[in-house]
Amino acid sequence: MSAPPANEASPAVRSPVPPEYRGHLGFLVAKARQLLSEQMDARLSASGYSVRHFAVLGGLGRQSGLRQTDLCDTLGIDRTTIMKLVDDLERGGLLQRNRHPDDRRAYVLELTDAGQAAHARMLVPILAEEEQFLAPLSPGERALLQEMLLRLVERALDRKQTNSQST
Amino acid sequence: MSAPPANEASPAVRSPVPPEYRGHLGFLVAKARQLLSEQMDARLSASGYSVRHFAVLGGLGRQSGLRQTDLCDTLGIDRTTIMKLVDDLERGGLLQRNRHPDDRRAYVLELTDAGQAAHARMLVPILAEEEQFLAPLSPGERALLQEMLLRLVERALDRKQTNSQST
DNA sequence: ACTTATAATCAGCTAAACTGATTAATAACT
DNA sequence: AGTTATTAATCAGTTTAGCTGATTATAAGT
Repeated sequence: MSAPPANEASPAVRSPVPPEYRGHLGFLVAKARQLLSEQMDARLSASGYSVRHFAVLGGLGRQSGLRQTDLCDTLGIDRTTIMKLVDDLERGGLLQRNRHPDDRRAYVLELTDAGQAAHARMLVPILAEEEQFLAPLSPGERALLQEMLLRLVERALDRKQTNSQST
Repeated sequence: MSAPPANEASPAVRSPVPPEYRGHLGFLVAKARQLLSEQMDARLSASGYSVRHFAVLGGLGRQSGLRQTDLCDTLGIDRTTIMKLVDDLERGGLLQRNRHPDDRRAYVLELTDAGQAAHARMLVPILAEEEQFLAPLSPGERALLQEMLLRLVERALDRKQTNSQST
């Protein structure tokens, strides 16, 4: 660990986030995501899958009937990348590609029993990391943070949608 | 000279946030970052630079004296990628690589006048996007969100640091 | 029927992260 | 001192993810 060069005054108290970035929402959000997914990936490494795989499983968790393109939209991952993720999961026996009854171009992705079990198993380290990450916040703050993020994301998605409609 | 990826060809993004993901912090943070940086890149596209370039300029804004490795640490970008970003900015005349007085292996990155001007110019669309993104929140909520994110990020960085010390 | 659009796939390209090696300078050790 | 180990920046090579364009089969619109 190298000590910061010139303007070092206090003993060991270095603030990890330099003042230039503290006020920048883009930096804070990007850094939060980076740290969170990095830690989640580390915790999932034993499973052989990544957070992205987990996200795909999670999307299929409740109701099946999803196509690959649905996942592209909600996860914001490219179609070709989704293909590879689904390939991985299918190869591992965690999901199946079944033909869509009403549209035979598309697949209906469905979790296998092994897939449901794997998802449940992966949920444990994921929630543990969430818990640790959110530790600095009170329960009320956590709820508020989540609600605010949801509000921001939904609003931004709305805006994007209406923008692309005018094109 | 990597122009920001514009992602204009995305057809209807109709679904808001499906219920499976609404409770997942990882999803919300990842989505927020994705939307925000995507929009910022779009707004910066005219400048020929990306948010990453902007972030480098921003890190050098106040006090110079930064080495390339310092930027790697704070931005979480790989050394070789930082090199290319600095190459771009140097080629554009926005910063200079000067030899570090006390350590002649390292460079001291310093903004040129053109670099300062470019940074100020880029700040306008960046702040405009921040403003639009945060529109759904009240001023009080914005301040709280930012403070909470900072708290989370600093705590996560602390944890990462102490973990790597035990190695 | 004819045209257009769409779901999944494939092949090729670019950007970014990562690895390992190199060079020069510095730090650490004995 | 002299030897070794680290480190900053670079370069070269590999891998992964995103993007583009094309293909095939199906669907929808006129």
